[in-house]
Amino acid sequence: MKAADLTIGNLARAAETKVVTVRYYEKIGLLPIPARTAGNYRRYCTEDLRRLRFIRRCRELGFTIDQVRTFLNLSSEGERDCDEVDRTVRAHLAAIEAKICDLDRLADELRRIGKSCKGGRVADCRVIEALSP
Amino acid sequence: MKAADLTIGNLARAAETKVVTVRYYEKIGLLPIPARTAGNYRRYCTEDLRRLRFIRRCRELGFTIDQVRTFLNLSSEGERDCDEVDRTVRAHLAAIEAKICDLDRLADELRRIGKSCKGGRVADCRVIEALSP
DNA sequence: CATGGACCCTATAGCAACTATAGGGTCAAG
DNA sequence: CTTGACCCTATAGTTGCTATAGGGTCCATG
Repeated sequence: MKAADLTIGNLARAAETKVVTVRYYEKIGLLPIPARTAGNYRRYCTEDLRRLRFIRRCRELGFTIDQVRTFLNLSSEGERDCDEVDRTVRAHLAAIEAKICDLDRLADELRRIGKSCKGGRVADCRVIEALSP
Repeated sequence: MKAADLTIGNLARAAETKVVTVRYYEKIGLLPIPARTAGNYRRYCTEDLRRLRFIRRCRELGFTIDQVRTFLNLSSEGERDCDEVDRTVRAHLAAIEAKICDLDRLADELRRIGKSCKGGRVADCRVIEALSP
């Protein structure tokens, strides 16, 4: 089967991204510089779509652009061992677990703070006070 | 007791902030423009420290600068009712609870992905593949 | 053939909330 | 009187996009 011939708009739609974001990824070197049509439009193929979807998925999972870049480089140099990918994933997981803890504590605190509001004037409200350290 | 006389460095330390951040808060109008010494150094009092600590606490709790600004304005106009503060806190709590859900799902996924690494070469590693959509 | 609308192009500026840097001045101790 | 810690201003950089201005292309319909 032939690689499909996509405009930037179709590519963006297919990867649930925005056109400007695609151009941005090209500028920072995450996506290759594409061929152009006679009218100077970018032309993409299904391989580009695969790559873009990979990027978006990593971003959704919370990896930074730099981490995504590392993944992409590693996956194109098949000889290097995958420890780095694994380490990145593990470190990221640990960071997320820590963040969940923080947010849990924070939510508890906000629930407590919310309870101290009885309505009425700010002067009588404990919320601001509860926010004070 | 008299209001202490603080340099920007001491103020920052006392509120566990950075000096540049204090100046930034001044520039965006969160902190009042302070008096200056003969040598053109900023001079702060304990009231400023209280205010800065309040700001930092709100920021730690994840409120935006704009929300903090609202809190500060409301608390200085004691007649207005506290519905707005209360609504902000509740909305923020809901947002945080949603974020916790997201992160929980994400952590599960990363744990799954992490398991697919058996070591060895990237070419044999399932992590990158697992990241692909 | 013209025209309208959907799409594409570049370049630049803006967002949050800081942080870093350059290039200086002030102040207290030794 | 010099050293080093602190302070000053002003500007640019960070991350990951998003928005805007000011244009060009493409294609279908009148």
